[in-house]
Amino acid sequence: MSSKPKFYITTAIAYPNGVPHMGHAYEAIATDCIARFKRLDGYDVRFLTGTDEHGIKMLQTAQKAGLTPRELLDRNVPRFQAMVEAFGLSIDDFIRTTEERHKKSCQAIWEKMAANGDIYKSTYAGWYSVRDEAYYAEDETQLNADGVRLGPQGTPVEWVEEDSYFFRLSAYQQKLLDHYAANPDFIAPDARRNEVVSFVSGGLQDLSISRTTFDWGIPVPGDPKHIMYVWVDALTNYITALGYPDTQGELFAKYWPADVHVIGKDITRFHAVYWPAFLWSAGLAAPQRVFGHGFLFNRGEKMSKSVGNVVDPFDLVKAYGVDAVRYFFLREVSFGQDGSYSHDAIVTRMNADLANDLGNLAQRSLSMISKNLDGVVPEPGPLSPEDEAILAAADDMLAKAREAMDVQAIHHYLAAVWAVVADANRYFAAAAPWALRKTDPERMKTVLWTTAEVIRQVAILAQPVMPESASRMLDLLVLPAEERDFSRLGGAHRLAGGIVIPPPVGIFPRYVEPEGEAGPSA
RNA sequence: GGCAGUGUAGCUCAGUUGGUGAGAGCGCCGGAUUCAUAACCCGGAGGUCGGCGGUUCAAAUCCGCCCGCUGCUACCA
Repeated sequence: MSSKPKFYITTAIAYPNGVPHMGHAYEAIATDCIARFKRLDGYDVRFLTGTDEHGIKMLQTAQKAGLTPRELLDRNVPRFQAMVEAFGLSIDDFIRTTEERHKKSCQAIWEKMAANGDIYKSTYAGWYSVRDEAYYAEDETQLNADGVRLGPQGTPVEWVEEDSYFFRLSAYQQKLLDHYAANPDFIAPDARRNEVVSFVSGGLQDLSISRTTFDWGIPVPGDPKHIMYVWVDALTNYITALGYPDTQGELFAKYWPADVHVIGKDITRFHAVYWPAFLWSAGLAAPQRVFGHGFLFNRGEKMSKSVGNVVDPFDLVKAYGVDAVRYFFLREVSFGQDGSYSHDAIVTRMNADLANDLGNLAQRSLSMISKNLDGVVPEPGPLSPEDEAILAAADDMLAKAREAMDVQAIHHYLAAVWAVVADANRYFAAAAPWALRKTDPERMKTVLWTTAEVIRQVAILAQPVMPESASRMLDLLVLPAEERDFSRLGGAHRLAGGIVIPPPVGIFPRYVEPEGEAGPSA
């Protein structure tokens, strides 16, 4: 048994009635960065993602394409799984809601909620479109000139009442409000929490949680004419993946409740209201935190097929490289707020932060060790106040990074690290080791060692964002694999002198515009 | 309509509980340098801190009003 503290983190499961877009990739990258950070910081991490494969829309999309839902899944889900590879996502499990384990899990939580008296049968009434096989809210419909009420797809709707099971959500209003008050960090960022609190304060109605008008879903136990509707099915994935209903099993016992559900801000309510209520009803604990991230805009415009600015995330990786794409989105966008991206913005970040600042710093300092010291990392002499200052700044990064990551402020963590990179460039220029080569070679050695030590710590801390590039940078320092976690940060494990390092190779090349192209997002 | 946010240099944004001359990155102009990925380093230009009116010895930072933008206001997710 590990004595490490556990950390369970999830993305929302993606709805694969289409192919992945940058929003899916963004959520996954951010969650992966947090997962990797926690692993390096000594946590026993479990990181889950997956696909939400049931529901009316899957059915409709499949029908339009002349496919069965299963065939549609076979076509689309591999694209989401490929995204895991393409973006270097360090997941421990990929859940699909059509799996047998999920059916068992959903039926189990249903029975628990029913046993607790929170599920009852009644009728669900609303404007129903036979052609769309979907219900619409009153304000989504309108009367045409002939007095016929139409749904948003322009199809006629009729008032229908069908049998449905309901979840007694109304019974949980006060408990939810109390929970929000007692756990101010339960919903983040603050704007999202305010919205949820406001919503719940306004009163909660019971929730219709089954349908009989289509069958692409998980059957309700004991009443197979009904399938579970949307959220009972979708949210339960987070515990299915831990082996639910086996709450005594190793996974569930260790990892539940989840530490963070990373989700898009649009589904905050379902995670912050329905989900805890379902869990409590089933006798389980609520997750520690629900974090609603923002949306991405392509050059300030919402991505849409009609505007023609939908960017294939795989194309971005091809154009800029996976690490540059990861870095860009996590550094440029304040995590939790909406963000914007463009070819120019990505190139600017790549060149300024990665090539010019970090890449060039490593290249210029390590190449001096290579050329002037036969590649032998020097032992430092007496440290000057300038050396002490830059080392102190480097030693201080971990505390700042942790403080930021405790609240999922990924951009703050990266800003703190890159502030030290900027400091290190100033330090290096001021110390001018190339001039010391002739005037004071011993002092030059100390400057080069100090710089290499800062690079060591920066590269270790860069691993969660850019796993590939950061490890190649650590390879340049010949740092053993077991010396690359955060326990090696700070002053207790300085870079050892005397080892031979290879001539440096560029880790972060400048982005040069290909002939005749302006990039995939332009 | 109600509730909640937000409006700071060309662009993207920091600015704790009101108090040394309002900051960063990118962009722009100039300088220095050549160890380095034409990179790094130094300096500079540029802002009525949305508008008006208050509180205060003192407000980007508090209060009121106005203008603009955004989100939420349940069963599409």
